[in-house]
Amino acid sequence: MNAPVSSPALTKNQTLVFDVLDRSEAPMSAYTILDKLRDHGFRAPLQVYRALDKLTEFGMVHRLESLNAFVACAHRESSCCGAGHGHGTVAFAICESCSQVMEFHDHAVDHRLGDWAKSKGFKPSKTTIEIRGLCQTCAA
Amino acid sequence: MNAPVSSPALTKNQTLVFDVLDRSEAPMSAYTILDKLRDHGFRAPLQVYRALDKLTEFGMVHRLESLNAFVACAHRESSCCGAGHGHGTVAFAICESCSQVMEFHDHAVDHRLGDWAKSKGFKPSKTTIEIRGLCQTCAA
DNA sequence: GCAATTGATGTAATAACATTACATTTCAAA
DNA sequence: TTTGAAATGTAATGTTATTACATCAATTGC
Repeated sequence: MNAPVSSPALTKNQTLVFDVLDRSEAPMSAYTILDKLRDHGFRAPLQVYRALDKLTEFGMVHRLESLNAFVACAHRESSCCGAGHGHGTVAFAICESCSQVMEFHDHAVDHRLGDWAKSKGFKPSKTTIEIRGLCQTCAA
Repeated sequence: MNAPVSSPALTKNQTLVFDVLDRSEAPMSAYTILDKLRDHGFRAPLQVYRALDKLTEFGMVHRLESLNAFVACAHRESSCCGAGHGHGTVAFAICESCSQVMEFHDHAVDHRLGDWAKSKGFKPSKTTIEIRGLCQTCAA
């Protein structure tokens, strides 16, 4: 047991895309990723989008909706709330100055939004929480 | 007193764009709005984007980041938390079947995210909360 | 072994969303 | 009445994402 929850062996393209994202300090757009991978034979956006779709499905990559960009999941195997990836809603704090992204969970927030949904009969499929602003360093 | 908090008289284009959004059941993209306003002399996307920028600034329109689309603010003058627009973070529940959007506040969520930010020294400027899923009717 | 199916890939073209740059107009305040 | 700020008009371009279709590779069932 304790095998990766939802990360089957990655294909070549998925590995390339994940590695680029994982090594990046900042979120990257699909086209920026494409440019980084031209040397590895990537020629078209679809190659990137397809890999991103799968990686997102596996929970290894997150899409930042307010940026139209992507980040590698910051949670390593088996974090706080259950084994590995596949946890509840993830929230992001995005620094508009240095582009650093902090990823976090908040059970209370999850729970509260869940309660709201339940009270309205709304069935959530995906929840986005993104805080834009200035990180401690940049705000100083 | 009790004058609108942040809604100076709208210009012609702002009024046209707001009216289209306000009458719509569903969120609209900038280009959809443009098409609706061709009869009124709109020719270019920028006319729409400029109006949307101002309306968003006034708090009369919200951008749905996960849809790249816009909705008129559902809160009428002087809602629960302070006078009119200009309240805290607004959250959205977006039905992926019928496109209906529910707008709501949750002080507890606001507060919780605010506390997280404070604990990290992060200074929020704008917070996005969007729940995608199925509304009660469509989930049935 | 070998068709049949399924998932991944390659490529081109196009669609959808958004901004830059620059010229012109409007209108209220000095 | 000038003048300065905001709004507008228009064209061109930049950025993000998808559709369509052909090919390739691995697995499965026979």
